[in-house]
Amino acid sequence: MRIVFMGTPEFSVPVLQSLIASHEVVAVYTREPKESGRGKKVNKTPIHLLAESNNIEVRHPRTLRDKNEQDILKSFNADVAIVAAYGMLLPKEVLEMFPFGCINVHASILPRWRGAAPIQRAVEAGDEVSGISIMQMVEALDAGDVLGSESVTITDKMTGGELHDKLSELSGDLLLNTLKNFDTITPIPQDESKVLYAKKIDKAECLLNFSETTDVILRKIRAFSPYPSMYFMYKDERFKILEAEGIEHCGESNRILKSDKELVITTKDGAIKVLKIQRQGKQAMCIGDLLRGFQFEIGEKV
RNA sequence: CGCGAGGUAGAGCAGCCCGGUAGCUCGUCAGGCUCAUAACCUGAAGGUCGUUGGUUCAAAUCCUUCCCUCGCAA
Repeated sequence: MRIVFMGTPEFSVPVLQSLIASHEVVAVYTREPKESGRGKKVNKTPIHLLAESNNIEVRHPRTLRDKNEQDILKSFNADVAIVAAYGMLLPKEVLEMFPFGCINVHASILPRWRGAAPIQRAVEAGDEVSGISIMQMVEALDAGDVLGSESVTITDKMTGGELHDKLSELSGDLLLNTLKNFDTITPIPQDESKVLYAKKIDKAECLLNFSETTDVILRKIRAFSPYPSMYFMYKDERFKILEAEGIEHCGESNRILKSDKELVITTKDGAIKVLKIQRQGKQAMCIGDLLRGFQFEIGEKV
């Protein structure tokens, strides 16, 4: 098939790679390069770089509502547009432009977790299952009929980052299969009564609140590890917790309980033992390493 | 030139403000103690203090070049 691909972050890279390997990708749409990273460097998106290295035409319009852009898009004469974490909503004109329409790869089992951060929200909520859904796009956000899906078990220790990578790897094959069997697939409408939205992650929610229960805290740490990471402040320094486990304890919350060979911080209903930590300005490291040269004061409030 | 922190033995850190050729915790190696040990004791090895140039009698410490890492912000 002649395909126009639309995507932006690391997540969609394996999808595009799969498409390049088995189809004719005639153009790639991504978000425009923007100032990001330290300094004020203008960085191209991961998808942009991949497309360039495969000599595929890259376009990064600010909007697809523009008539000229729509004409250009149409001129590629593609059979279908594959969208994976593009980061922009497609107007009706685009959705109806291709013979096979626009097909989206979404990182959840729809209708659960429509929206921006399905992977992290699934881990945060304590879901036991996550997955990839392929759907026919419609005007409403992530509301189209499902063409195919594949689930993944979220294990006890799995972090958001690990689930992200796993789903990302899966999506290529699932998409190729879906495209191959497109004619015989019966689209399944989503059950509107089970819709749940995965709201965008706000930096403010990444500041740890040790007044919450151990369970909630551990889930958030796992969900947001390694990015953006839950953190706490200690003497004006930021410490990201990348990995932790719960332990039994009775007593006041928000306190540093131990800081010799391990770091233990009390919560509402117990305590957590920090296993992997990243001090501001430093690389992530095992807690033992940090404590060899850095001491937290016992009893200090965090 | 977006803001900021940092690069010191295998690891994590201190020392830098108030210049005088390096220290802590741990690891490693050797020996000792012990029924035994991630315990304890003794000893040892291991560092061009990121790189360049400068100031000085003397620089990890002050000034400068470049490289790298990381936090914020996007």
